[in-house]
Amino acid sequence: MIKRGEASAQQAENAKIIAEAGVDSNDRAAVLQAFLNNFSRVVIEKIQPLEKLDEQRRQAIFDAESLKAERNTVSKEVGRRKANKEPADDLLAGMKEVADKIKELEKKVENIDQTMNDLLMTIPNVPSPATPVGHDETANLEVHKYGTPKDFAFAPKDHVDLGANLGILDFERAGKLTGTRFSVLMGQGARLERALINFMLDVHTQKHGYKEVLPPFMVNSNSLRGTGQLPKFEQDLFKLQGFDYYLIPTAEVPVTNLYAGEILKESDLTLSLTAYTPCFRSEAGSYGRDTRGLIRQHQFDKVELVKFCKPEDSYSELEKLLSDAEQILKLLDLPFRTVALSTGDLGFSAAKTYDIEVWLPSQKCFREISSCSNFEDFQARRAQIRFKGNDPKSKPSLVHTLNGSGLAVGRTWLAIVENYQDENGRIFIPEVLRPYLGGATHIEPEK
RNA sequence: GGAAAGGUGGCCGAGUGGCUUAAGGCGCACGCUUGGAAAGCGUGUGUAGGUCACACUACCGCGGGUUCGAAUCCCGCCCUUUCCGCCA
Repeated sequence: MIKRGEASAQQAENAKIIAEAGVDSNDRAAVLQAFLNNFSRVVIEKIQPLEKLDEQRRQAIFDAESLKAERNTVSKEVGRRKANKEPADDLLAGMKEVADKIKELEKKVENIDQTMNDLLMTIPNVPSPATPVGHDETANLEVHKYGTPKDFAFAPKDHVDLGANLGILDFERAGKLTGTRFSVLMGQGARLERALINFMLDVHTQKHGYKEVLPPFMVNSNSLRGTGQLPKFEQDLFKLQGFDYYLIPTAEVPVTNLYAGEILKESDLTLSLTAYTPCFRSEAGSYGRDTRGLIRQHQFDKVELVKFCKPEDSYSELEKLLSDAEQILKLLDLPFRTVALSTGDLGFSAAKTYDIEVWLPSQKCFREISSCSNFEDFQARRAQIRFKGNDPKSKPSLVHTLNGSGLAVGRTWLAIVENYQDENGRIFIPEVLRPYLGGATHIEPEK
């Protein structure tokens, strides 16, 4: 769920494929076969019709253009004759039908475009060869590990209890104000959130070379199509009534779409941007999961990293972006591991994704705190983001886009609260954050 | 929300139905000139589809319409600027 908005829908779809095949989800071979069958079905139902449609489309465009060429020639001659006060009735005869025929052909092209687009927009990106193959998250590959989970001499509390005792986290009042899956931060809790945002932005802008962006928190449907959330994952989004506006599920959407429809200069690449935004997700289909605490909220803060680069650079840039995100956890000295997602766990738009997972003492497991992906040219094609070399004769080509959380602030907040608690319920502040908290070394109950 | 004026190539800017194939200028690139530069002169200078390459087609904010023919006329929408109202 820090995973992009579509992830839950993707998982639901995987579950549906398994259910429809009627196989035991623990039977690996049967599940794999079910996915292969589904893949064949997708090829037959979606890819094959595209070939025929493409052919029809080309023919219709060719016919229409031939007629247009004729029309232009005739119209020009009409203009010439009228200027000379010569009659042109013989030329005008039949041209009305040509115009109608052109309109008809254009309508046909439009219909084919619509049909093709509807199909194409629902086809996910092709996983990179570097993505491990597997049918779900159990096939994910651990690639990095940092730190050692602390051995508490007492039973560690979770952040809900710690936050309530310290008076810094309130779910009940958030429920009153809005509803479930919302929270209120108070006092040092609110300040810790703000400190984390500033800390992350400062590290990325000052140490990692990103340019800071503060985008709109609402975007139109076109932007969401560009990054791949629409049309397939509308149910994951909050839509504003009476507007073609949606609350952003991640800063990825406004920041990646900054350059939609534009041609960037090759010398400006790699372009690295970072943005703090709140993120809004409906979490449809995740009922009953992570209902306690800050893990899964309808609104959470995130600092996002986004890169636009040349195709040949995108995989080295992904490694850099990942290490930039990991650096935040290292500076905060929070134990984590990084996994490469398998093909079965990969989101709709990504070619390769790393998840960074932070250690949570209360759950005694690693939980996702960042997701870093290379989309190759998938988003660039949808959003038409291109670049061009200095040679004026060179044709524009699609950039590669990447993004990753750097990090999910809410989950970082709770990771700090849980990992840095002491037996008295106080929270130790990591040294790098102290300047952002007025030099405080601990969060303790207010007198 | 109300009123008015606008939206044309990388930029400025002309263009009220047909030699517009978007004038002219700036900028940029190349060439001539020069000891070198500037100035001057000349040539070129958007995107996409299409083609071996041409031809050809589309694009003057977006979408419709009228017409043989639309940057130009009509309708709707979006955005910008200014004024008023409201507001932070």
